[in-house]
Amino acid sequence: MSESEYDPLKIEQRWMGVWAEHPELNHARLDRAAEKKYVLVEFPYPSGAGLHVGHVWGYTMGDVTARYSRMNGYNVLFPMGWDAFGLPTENYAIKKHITPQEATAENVATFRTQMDAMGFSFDWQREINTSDPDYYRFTQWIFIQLFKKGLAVKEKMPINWCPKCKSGLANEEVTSDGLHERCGTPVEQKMLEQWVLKITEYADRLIKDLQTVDYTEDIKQQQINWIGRSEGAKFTFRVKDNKGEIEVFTTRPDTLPGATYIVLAPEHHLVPGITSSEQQEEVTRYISQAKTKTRLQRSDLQKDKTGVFTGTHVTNPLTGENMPIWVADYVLTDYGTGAIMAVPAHDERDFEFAKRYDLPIKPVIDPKDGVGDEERSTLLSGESCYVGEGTMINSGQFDGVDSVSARSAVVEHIGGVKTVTYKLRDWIFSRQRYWGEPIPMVYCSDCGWLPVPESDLPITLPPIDNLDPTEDGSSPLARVEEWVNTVCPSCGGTAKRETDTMPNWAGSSWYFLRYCDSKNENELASRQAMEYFMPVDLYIGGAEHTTLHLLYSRFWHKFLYDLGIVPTAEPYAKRRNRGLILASDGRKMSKSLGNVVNPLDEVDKVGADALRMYELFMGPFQESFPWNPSALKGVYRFLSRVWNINAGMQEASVEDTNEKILRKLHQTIQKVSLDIEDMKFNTAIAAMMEFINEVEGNNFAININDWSKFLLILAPFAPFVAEELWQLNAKSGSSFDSVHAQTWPTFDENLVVSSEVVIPVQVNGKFRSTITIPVSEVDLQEKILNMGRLAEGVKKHIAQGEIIREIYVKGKTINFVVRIPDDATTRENKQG
RNA sequence: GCCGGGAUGGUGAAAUGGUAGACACUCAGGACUUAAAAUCCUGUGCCUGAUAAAGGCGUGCGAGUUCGAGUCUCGCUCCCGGCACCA
Repeated sequence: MSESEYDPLKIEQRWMGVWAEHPELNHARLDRAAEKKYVLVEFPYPSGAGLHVGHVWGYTMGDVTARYSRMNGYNVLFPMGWDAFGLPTENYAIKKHITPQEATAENVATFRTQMDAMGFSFDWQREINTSDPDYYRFTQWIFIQLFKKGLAVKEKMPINWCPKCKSGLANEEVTSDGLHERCGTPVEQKMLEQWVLKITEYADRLIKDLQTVDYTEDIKQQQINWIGRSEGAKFTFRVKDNKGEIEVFTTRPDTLPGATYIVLAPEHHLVPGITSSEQQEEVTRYISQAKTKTRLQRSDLQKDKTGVFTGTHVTNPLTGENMPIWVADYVLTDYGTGAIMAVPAHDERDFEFAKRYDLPIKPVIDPKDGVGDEERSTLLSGESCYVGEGTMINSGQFDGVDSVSARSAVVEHIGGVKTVTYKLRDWIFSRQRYWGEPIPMVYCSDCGWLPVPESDLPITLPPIDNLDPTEDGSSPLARVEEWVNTVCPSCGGTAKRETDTMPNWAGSSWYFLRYCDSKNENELASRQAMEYFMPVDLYIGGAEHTTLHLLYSRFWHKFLYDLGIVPTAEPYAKRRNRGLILASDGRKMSKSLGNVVNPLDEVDKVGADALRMYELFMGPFQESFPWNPSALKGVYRFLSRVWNINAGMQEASVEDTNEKILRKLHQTIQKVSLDIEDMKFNTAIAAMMEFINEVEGNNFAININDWSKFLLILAPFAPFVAEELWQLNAKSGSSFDSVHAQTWPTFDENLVVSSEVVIPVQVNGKFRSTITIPVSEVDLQEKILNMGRLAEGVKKHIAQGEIIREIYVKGKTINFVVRIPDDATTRENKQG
C-alpha cells in the first residue's frame, strides 16, 4: 500500500529548514488590537552538557500551549534566551583554557541547534543573553536603584562560603544538609563584607500577594514557609550589676512568668561583656568550639544540646526572680535577636536543655481540656512540657487568664514591643568570582560607597587572563588594577571599583520584562510593551526554583513596581512546576552515575515528534517519572499509524466520513482543546490515540477534510509530521501555508454527544448490566424504568426480593433498591 | 517535628459521586517471513468455573455519609518533595 514509510529524520530536517526561513510564524507583535498570551518557560543555563530531557519536557509543554494559543487567534509571546552568567561556565572555561565568553558562545550555539531540532516555536527575534553588556547594563541599573532606595547595602557579616567555588552564597543556595546546591560542597561560615539586598522588607507583600496569583498550593506554601513569618514580641531584660540589657524575641509572651533562664547565641555581641571572670575560660572555650562546627554539624546535634553558664543573671521583669544567663548554640545568631528567654515548662527545646543542666522548670499554663489527667499532673509537676494553650497559673496577677489573651496583656504590662520576625534572610548578593555582572559601585575613602553614573553603564567585565579564584575572598577582578582604579563620581578623587560580581540569580530576576522589548536601548523595556504583554500568563519551570529564582524575581518585580516602572504588582499570573525525569533505574540522572539520557540521541532514533509526545504522555506534568524506552516506542507507533492512514487516504479518497468516526473526531477536538488548557497533555494524547483506533476500526472511512482537522489538533504536539502531512494533502504547491498558521478546528455540539446512551443498571448499587436508549429518550423516566428490555441477569437479581425504591439519574444510571428477605432479617436483628 | 503532595493491574496511568482500569507498555498466542526484526490480529486485574455461561473479590488500612464512594467526612499506615534547634 504505502510506498513511503514514516521517516522522522528526513521530514524533520526538511521542515526545520523551511521554518528557519519563516521566523515570522513565531513572532509576537506589539498589537494592542489582538489578545496576547505570554507563555514563558525558564530559560536555560547554557552548560556544556547541552539540553537535557527535563528541559525538553518543560519546553514542550510551553510549545504545545503556545502553538495551541496561536491557532486560537492569540498574539503569542513565547520567547527564549540564555541565563549565561555563573560558576559552571567559569569553571568549564578554566578547564578548557578558553574565556567564559567563548564558552558561553559555544554552549549557546549548541543549545540553539538542539532547540531547533526539537521544533520549539520560540520567537528568536527576542532572544536575550544575560551576559550581554546590552542586557546587563539594565541589571546594573536596577542594582543602582536598589542602592538608592537603601535596599542594597554593604555589610560585614558572617556568610555562607563555598570553599570549592571560593565564593559567598545566599541562604537559598545552601541545601538543608548544609551543602552548596550547585556543587554539593559543605558550606562554611566566613566573615566578609558583602552587598546585601533587603528582601526582608518585602516579606509581608511576598506572602500576601500570593493570594492574587494562580500558583499551585505547594508553591505558595513553600514560599510562605520559607519566608517564615512569626508574630511575637520583644522584651528587654536588665542584666544585674549594670552590665546592660538583653533583648529577646518570643512568640509566647504569655509564658514570661515561666521563663527561668536566658540563652544567648555564641556569637551574640553581649557575651564577652557579661561573662564573669570565673566563667571566662569555659565560655571562651565553648564559643571557639561552636565556631568550628559547620551548619550541618550544628543541626545534626539537635538532640544533644550543649551550653555554658556565663556567671551572670538577669531579673524576670514580671516575677522579680533571678534568671541565669547561658550561652548555647541551639540559639541562632541570625534569627530574632539572637537571644531567648527560656521557658522550659512550655518549650520542648528549653525543656530538654533545662533537664540536662538542671535548671528550674516552672509551669504557668494549666492545659485546656483534651489533656489527660495523668499527662496534666506530670506537666504541673514539671516532669514534662506543654506547648498548647490553657489558663495561666503561678503568674501572679495573670492567674486565671486565658493564655491567648494573656499574650498582649503581658507585653503591655512590662513595656514590651509587638514584633514580627521572619526566617527569610536578606539576600547576600556578592560573589567573589569573575563571570557575573560587575556590581556598579565605586568606593571613595572620602565619600564612601557611590553608584557609578548611570550614563557610564554598562560597566563591562574587563578581559582577564587568570580566572582562578583567590583564597582570601576577593574576586579575580581585584587583580585588574587598571579596571579597579577609577575616579570618585562625587569628589573626583581616586577611588576603587567594587570587584565582586552579582550572583547568577540577578539576570534572571527580570528577564521576562526584557522579552517584552528586547532591543530597547534606553530602558529595560518600554512601558507600552510591558503594559501589553505583562503579566506572564503561564510560567512553566522546575520546582527547585521555588525559593530561589521565583522568590527573587517576585521581589525585584515588586521593587520595580514601587518605582512605577512595571505595570503589575506580580510578574507571573500562573505558575506550574514540572516534575522530574529520572533515569530508568529510578535514580536522579547524573553525569557521575552515567545514567543521563541525551534527548538528541533519542531524536536520532525516533525523531523529535515522538520524543516530545513521549515526554508529555508519561503522565501528569507535575509528577516525576523514570525514563522508559519501551513507552517511547508506543508513541512512535502512534505516529507511524498516523502516517500510514494519511498515505492510505491519499489513494482511497473517501467521500463521506463514517458517522462513528465523525462523532469521535468531534469528541477528540473537544477533549484535546480542554486538556491543553488544563495542561493534561497525557490524556490529550490518549484521546488522539483513541481516535486513530476508531479510524482503523472503521475501515479508514474518513474523508480528507475531516482528516485534516485531526492533523490540526496533532500539530502542537508533533509539529513536524503534522506539517509534512498537511503539505502533502494540500497539493497546492506554490506558496508555503504552514499547518501552524491555521485556525484551530471547532467541534459540533451535536456530534460530541452520541446518538445513543448506554446506561448502567444497578441492583442495590451493584452494577449488573446496561441498557441502551436513544438520546431522545433520556428524559422519559417512566419508560426507562418500566422497560422489559432489562437483561435477564438484572431481572434475576430483582426477583430475589421486592423493589422498594427505583432511582433514575438522568442519562447516568438506574438503581433498583431491592429488599431481599434474608437481608431484611439481618437488618431487623441489627436494629433490635 | 512542621508544611505540601501521593498510594488504583505485571508497569506508566485514566475516571464532573453513577459500568474502575480509558490510553499505552509488558507478556502470551496467532498471521506474514527460510529466519529474525518491523508490522498486523487476538487475549491480558484477581479468584471460582472448562479456555464457556455465570458468579464472587478488587482502588494502602479502619470507620462513616449515600440508593450508589477510587472520588466526600473522620481516624490511621506507608511513600515522595520542601523546611527544620526559627524561640
